[in-house]
Amino acid sequence: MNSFAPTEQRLAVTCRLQPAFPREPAVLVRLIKHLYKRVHDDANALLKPWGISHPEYNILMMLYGTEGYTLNPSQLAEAAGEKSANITRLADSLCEKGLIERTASDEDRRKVSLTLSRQGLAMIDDFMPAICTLLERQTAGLKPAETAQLERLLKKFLDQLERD
Amino acid sequence: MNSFAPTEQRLAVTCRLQPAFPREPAVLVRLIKHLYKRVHDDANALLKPWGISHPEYNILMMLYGTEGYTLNPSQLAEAAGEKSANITRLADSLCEKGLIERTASDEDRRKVSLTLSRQGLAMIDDFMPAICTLLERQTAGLKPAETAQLERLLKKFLDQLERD
DNA sequence: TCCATATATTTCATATATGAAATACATACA
DNA sequence: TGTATGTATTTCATATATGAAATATATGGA
Repeated sequence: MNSFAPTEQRLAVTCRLQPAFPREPAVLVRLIKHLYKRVHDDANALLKPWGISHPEYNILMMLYGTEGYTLNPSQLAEAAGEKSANITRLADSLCEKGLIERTASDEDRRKVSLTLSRQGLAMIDDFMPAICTLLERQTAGLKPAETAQLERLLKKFLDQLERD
Repeated sequence: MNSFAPTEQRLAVTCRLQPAFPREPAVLVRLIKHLYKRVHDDANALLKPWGISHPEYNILMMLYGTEGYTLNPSQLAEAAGEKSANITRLADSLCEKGLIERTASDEDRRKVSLTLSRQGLAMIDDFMPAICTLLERQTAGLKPAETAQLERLLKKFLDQLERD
């Protein structure tokens, strides 16, 4: 019996009381929320010794996965799934810690470039083993075929959410 | 091409730079985050006319799905996926709006009962059609078999996250 | 009874995130 | 050129969420 069972039970009651209430979508949405909270909390706990949060980690990793380790705030907002006002704040925090650098773009002077610093790179190398272990453990219960299937279905779900 | 493609591309780069970095778990975790943000934002936008947030909605619905429309804060924390300190705040807000009532338990005087009020019930009936429409639309891209499969896999994923 | 320990909830200071307005620059075109 | 419109980012006030400590009650022995 997992932590989701009581939630599921309550959704079943709702379906009885409200015949139009669609069980499957409601269950999926609630599962997504439970999963997100858990993943978020676990990552925050793991990263605490490095003094960064999960959203800050995501920003570092999106820069890391980019040619030249550089992105604009707006690209970062999309890649990391954050609002642009939040990117400003997170970037401020990462700058103060010396993990990224903020420079003005000269092709387009409205734009700003956020670049991983030497220290940021070093920190990624440092926490990478722990991150890899966490990620492996989080999906240890799924067979490779299941993982692939789950990825496919989640993408399809996201596609639908983003339609209009 | 959806909003997730750039993120996925960056994870692929990370896999090249860090051979130990496990692609599949990282992609799943990132997908969960993107999905959650979207679902959360959409629900907040839909509920705005009723003056409640997505977390507040979740609390109302968990009470609605319970015998006697009543739960303790700690049960609510688990059901709604919120921390208990947050339940206090959300319950305060819902009380002020007259949607729930807070009463002391007399079997165990540490406990508090949160009960859906007549007004809370009426509000649920009022927003229910819009919520049903949103939920249907969110999963319109998935076939019934896919939805069922997705539910199964997400539960398995959550089970694993909650192990240890 | 008394005490140690555990559970339920709240408080409070602080951290995190948001929308809307403000700022600055770019682009198109009359 | 001048002006309207669009895009990129930040600012700021406010909303939302958290951890850790505080409060109150319960429970199980010694």
